[in-house]
Amino acid sequence: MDDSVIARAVSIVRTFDARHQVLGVSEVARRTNLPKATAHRMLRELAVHRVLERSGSGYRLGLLLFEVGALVPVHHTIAATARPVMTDLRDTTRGRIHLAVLDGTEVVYVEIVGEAHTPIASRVGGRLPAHATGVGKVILAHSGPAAIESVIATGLPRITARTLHTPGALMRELEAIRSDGQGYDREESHVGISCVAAPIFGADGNVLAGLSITGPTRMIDPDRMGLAVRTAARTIGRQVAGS
Amino acid sequence: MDDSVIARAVSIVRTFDARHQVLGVSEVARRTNLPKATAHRMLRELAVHRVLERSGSGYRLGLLLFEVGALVPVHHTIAATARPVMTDLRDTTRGRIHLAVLDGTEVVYVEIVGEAHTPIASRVGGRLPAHATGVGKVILAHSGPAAIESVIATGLPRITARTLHTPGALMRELEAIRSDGQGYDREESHVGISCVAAPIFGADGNVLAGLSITGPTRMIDPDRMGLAVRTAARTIGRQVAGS
DNA sequence: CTTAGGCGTTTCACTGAGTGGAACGATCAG
DNA sequence: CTGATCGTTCCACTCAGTGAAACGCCTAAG
Repeated sequence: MDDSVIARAVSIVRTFDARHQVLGVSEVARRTNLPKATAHRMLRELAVHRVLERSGSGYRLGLLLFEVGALVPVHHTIAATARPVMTDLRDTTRGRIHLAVLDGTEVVYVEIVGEAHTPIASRVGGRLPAHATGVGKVILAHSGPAAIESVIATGLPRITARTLHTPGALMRELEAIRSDGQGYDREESHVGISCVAAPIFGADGNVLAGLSITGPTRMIDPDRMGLAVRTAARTIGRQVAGS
Repeated sequence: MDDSVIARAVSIVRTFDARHQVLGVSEVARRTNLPKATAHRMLRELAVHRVLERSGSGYRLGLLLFEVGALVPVHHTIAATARPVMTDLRDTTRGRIHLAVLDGTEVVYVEIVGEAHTPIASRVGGRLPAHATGVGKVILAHSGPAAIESVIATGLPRITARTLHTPGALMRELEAIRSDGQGYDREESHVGISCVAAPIFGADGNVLAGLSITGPTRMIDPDRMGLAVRTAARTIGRQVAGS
């Protein structure tokens, strides 16, 4: 483990998640493998600086992170620009619209518009393996070889029985996406949930993000929805480039 | 200045804002008053840990902050719960709907639904002095004496010519809000922009947040809009309590 | 072309910021 | 009552972090 103060502070902050919003000193110490006295002292200091805040007998993520998080460029500019178009797409398709970027071998959901169709839903700021998602695959299809190789080298674990889990299958899928101009998730990241996705290109012609219409499999019709998601993606790309 | 590593790291992170999204080593050093070598080393380490990322010849806020920011309880739970009701309120009133919490002497905008009516608009994660905003005043009206005294002790600077700037005027306004059940911003935070606001109470009966319908002064009618914003606030409070 | 200024980056002797084992009091469950 | 766990505090110790100085590169002005 990296022992610098910054590494430890980051490790502490990352210990909080959707299911553990409030944590006490001892639990943080356990989850970060830090001595309890160190965890205690750092928690207190992070609270002084509003990175964390006291909540009952424990700590939780603080307002400063929310304020700073809202300024992160990927959200501050791309998502804000995309939101109206995503809302339009949600209105016409009744799907749940996702905007995601690739980070390493995973996609991070930058903005989501529309109702969740399952109890365990995607979340803004959440992550999934790129190879198992429609948005991830459309981004990979238009990314350089390094990104694809990194994903393959990291492994292609199955999320569901339908997840593409061999390099060959993934490469063929990426080739089909490049040919079709759109991609799909056929229950590869969540049983019963499918999507049709399109890449968003930046002003420099590089792929910037992925946009998808997601919903229960029976309501996702690629033939009907493909042009809509591709058009919306182009619109978003043009607006982001102009901003 | 506080010299701890955590304080310095936080200072660096807070140096980025909406108008300075990408900053180089020397500029960060200047703005934080840190020696250039220290700034350089910390920027690099913050980038290693994804708190920041390289962008061209500079640095910008990184994806980790966006991911963590999305988990901050105030946004993760209250805003997510409130968004559908805020959308409804936006649809019926055509106003810009704000949800804000009090932090110290300022309000932080937790969620905003609807179009901005001015080029320089409120922003999710942004802040304004509580005494100059409708949402801030409705929260203060239902807060304990400590919060009100802190605001008065900090000073009541004018944002516009109409901002309440004396303790007496503020106290009378808070009393009127308690009596009316709703509050207003009559061009006190932004010339030409007004709002009608209502408090959102938590399950424990304490004020949790403020909700407002905002827009150009000529379209904000407290008589017509008061019950709508109060009803929406009650709905949100009940939903947050049940989640 | 030359010079000056500013940038990002690196080095290393120095020291005090940060550390963590140990102890303590409070609380809870058996 | 006993044992386990929690959050909190103390303090001797040491090495993580520091910043002045230097460097090469780039740009703008004269």
